[in-house]
Amino acid sequence: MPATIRDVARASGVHISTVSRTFSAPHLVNPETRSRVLATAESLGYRPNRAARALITGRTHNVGLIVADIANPFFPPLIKAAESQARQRDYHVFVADTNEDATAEEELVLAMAKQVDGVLLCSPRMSNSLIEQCSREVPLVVINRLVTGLPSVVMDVGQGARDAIEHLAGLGHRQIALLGGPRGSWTSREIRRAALLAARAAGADLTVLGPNPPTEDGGAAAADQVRRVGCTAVLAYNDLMAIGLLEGLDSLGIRVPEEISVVGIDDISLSRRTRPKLTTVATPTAAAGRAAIDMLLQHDNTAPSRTGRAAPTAVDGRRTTAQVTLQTELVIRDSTGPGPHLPAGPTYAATAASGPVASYVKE
Amino acid sequence: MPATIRDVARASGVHISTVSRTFSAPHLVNPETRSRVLATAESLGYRPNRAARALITGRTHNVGLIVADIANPFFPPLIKAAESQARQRDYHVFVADTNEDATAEEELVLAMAKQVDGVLLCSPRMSNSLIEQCSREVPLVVINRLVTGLPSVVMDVGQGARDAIEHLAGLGHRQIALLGGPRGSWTSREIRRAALLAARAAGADLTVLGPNPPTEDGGAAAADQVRRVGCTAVLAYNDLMAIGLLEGLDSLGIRVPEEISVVGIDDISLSRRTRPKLTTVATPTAAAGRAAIDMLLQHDNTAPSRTGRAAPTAVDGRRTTAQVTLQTELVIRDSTGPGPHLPAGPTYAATAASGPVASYVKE
DNA sequence: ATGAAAGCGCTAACAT
DNA sequence: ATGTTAGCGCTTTCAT
Repeated sequence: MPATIRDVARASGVHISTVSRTFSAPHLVNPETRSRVLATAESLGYRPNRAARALITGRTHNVGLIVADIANPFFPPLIKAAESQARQRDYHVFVADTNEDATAEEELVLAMAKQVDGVLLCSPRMSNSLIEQCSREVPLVVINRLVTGLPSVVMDVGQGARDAIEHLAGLGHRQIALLGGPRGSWTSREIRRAALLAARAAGADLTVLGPNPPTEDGGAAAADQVRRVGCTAVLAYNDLMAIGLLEGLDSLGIRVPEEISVVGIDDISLSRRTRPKLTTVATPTAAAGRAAIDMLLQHDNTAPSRTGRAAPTAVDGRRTTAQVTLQTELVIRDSTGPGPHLPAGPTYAATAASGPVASYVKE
Repeated sequence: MPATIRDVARASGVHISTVSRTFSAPHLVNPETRSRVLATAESLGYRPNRAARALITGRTHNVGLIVADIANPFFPPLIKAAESQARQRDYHVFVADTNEDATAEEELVLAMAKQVDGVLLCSPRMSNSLIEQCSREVPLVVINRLVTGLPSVVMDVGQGARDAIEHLAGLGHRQIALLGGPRGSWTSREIRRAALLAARAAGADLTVLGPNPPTEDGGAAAADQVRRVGCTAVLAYNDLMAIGLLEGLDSLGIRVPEEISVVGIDDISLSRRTRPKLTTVATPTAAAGRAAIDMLLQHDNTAPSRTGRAAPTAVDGRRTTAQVTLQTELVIRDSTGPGPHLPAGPTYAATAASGPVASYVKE
């Protein structure tokens, strides 16, 4: 049904190569011919078939973006940032959701492989070796994970976890629980590693709980566990779990932060609207999306040669696989307060070592 | 770099068509040959190029899904439902976000056109004629809009708006405001039409406000307007705006529902967690996602013929463009209460005509 | 400035 | 059961 290049050629009395040029190299065709071709193309409703074009040029002008869970509010800012950055460079972004499923992840990369010029793999759950394998099918930039040999952009959640633990320890907490994230998550391992170290340095005990699904339900389900281990503070894998935990503790009649302090990670917009407002580690998600697109597209000026070989990644032909680390920042709100070892009260808390502590009685 | 069908053919000493058959029609090839081909393919890391395959089969086994705003929590359930329904039929879903921009919308449909077998256009903002034009490029199913001649699935927001207005009127409200949605939104027009009718029937005044962006900020920005028009109840285009309005009213010192009642539409999960909890019209988003995929893929058994012509949509060759309407349901929570014409108090409210009114003082 | 011809990676008649 | 041939819609040498 849709018109092809041949239809246009026939209708305007020129060879198909002229029609082709009219669209991909207009300056090479006589202005008169060009406008004639354009006119017939218009009247026939002709649009170049991008897939066919890609088959020969090797460039689709699309990039794929694979996320673990589109319903997790952590992702949309990253997706939007990637989209707008891509659009500026005349690329389109196709997003896919894996439902936290490593198998779906690989399948999706492979399905996208030949329809995009590269894919952004965000918070992948599959193994490193599988990721490397995928990277032979299509250029990959990994977000929220470090894979040697592959370009990646990570947020420094290790530093964030450290800051969170120190904040908690500064408030006098000595029994802290870590609500672990999903298996296969680099971020989860990183948080755990850093939290363990920081806790030891601060002379606090850190109990690792989970793994639970990184959702509100997962967090809510952990409330009972949290109570049983007898901790006075919890660091959660992400805000969603922290918020679920807040609710779980609430229905258990446990007050936050008076009895238990809670810290999340991500600073999703929702965390500003819980009661109490959530203390959390802000991750620069939009910046991550932009950076990832930039890394993927940094060589789109160098079109791939006729041989189908990818353009060299650097002038000297060596692969430069940059790894970008973005800073995180602890934002202290109302879900953290003095632990049992310190006298309660805003006065003391306000002078705690880890910086200003938001008033946890207000609102 | 990636191996092609020819590489495999050469390496395993057969013709390329045998390799092709090994992957697309295994039963037609000798088991021995097949396993030999499979082995070399494996060792070469060969994967069929889906784009090239699609060029000739006319089937990509991908479907596109275009939404207005991925950050709006209304969409993820729909997206996930569509994905899982598609996966069952061995299809992948590529999502794209238009940022509420009609231009981006068209661009995206066209960009996807040849890389997918069809696209789900969700809450489109472009004109009907543009949509029809797009539908000549690629099979379309429209969600949240009625376009004559095109298959569509809509949620009955008209009924929902009616229910909401009647609920409000039953509580004694006579001055009601409607917080309008974005231009170009069919849902927005539909709500407006139904609300106007229902208000007149109930003897209430309905003032239409907006349009504002369908976001929390958009809702918050309307708080002042709402106060000025002197209404006692507001129906918002969606939950996001309603929630923003809740916050806006709060910072203006206006109590909900004592001074003003607020009703949203969508029943996103967040609406259960505001204070007061939001009364809203629940829309069956997951069902809509599934239904849309089913409509798009109902003929995927009939492969397109060699001529490139699409398979007829029905046995008799006539296009059957079904329009599915899904029911909505008013869920009454705590953001609506008695209006000025009725004596205040839970006792009376509990006996109001429109059904049970949740206790609006609790929590 | 335009046409002719080859070919991107693959599938689908049609032979054999 | 396998090979041959043509061609999907397009771009890109190479001629003219």
